[in-house]
Amino acid sequence: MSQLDEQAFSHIARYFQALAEPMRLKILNGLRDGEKNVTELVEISGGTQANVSKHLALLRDAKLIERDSRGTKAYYSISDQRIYELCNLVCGQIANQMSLDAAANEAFISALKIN
Amino acid sequence: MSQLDEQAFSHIARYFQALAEPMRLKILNGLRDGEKNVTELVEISGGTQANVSKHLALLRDAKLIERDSRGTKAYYSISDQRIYELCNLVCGQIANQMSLDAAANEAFISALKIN
DNA sequence: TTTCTATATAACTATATAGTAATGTAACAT
DNA sequence: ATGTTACATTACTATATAGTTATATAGAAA
Repeated sequence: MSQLDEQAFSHIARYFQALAEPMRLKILNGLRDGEKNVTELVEISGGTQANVSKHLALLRDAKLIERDSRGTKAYYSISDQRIYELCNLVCGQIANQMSLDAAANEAFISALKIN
Repeated sequence: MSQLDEQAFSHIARYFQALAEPMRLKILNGLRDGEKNVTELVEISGGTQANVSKHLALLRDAKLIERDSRGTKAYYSISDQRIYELCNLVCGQIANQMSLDAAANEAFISALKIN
């Protein structure tokens, strides 16, 4: 396995890692319909301000979101809408795996559709 | 945010978590062209037997792979080929983000295309 | 049986990171 | 200048997990 391959796998892994946290998925879901400032994201996510700020910094590091500072507020937005394609693919696979009764399954699938 | 949403985000996060490790991506990549036994995966991945076994158990828990025991060997295979769609989506986004010179960029993109 | 091979697991260490509490900082308002 | 609001950061704790070493188990072969 070449050095480049090693690097490539690490890159991909880091990208998935950024998506591997419920709070971060909530934040990304909150940004689905456009930019929001930190206070709004705190309300939506139900997290604390400090924790949301930390997750936002991490998501920004991973280049999943962008920051726009306006006045005393900081507006965050999704860098690449294809993130939601990823999530929906995963949702499809998870829904596939689940063996719930029909009603529960339908509810779960629609809950999984985060975009 | 409903209880179901919380559960949904956790499910999705756990799925991404399984993909968020270079060694596991190597293993999945090794399974791209069909089932392989543990010894083969150890060789391909360059990991130790114990470590590869642990990652295989985790991937199996996440229902990304399946195990078929034949004689003294254990053959693993991908449960859902759509995993590679996920990886390619990520690869596309990472390649997009990278600002390398043309040659390096091309090499990296092709290295990223793990299927 | 004994032995060998293939795989799994347990115990351990080291590292990463999620969450919290407290503090820092920058822009705006008064 | 002072206060206030919005956000970021630091220091800390707790937990999860990657990797290693050593051991367990199970099937095949002798």
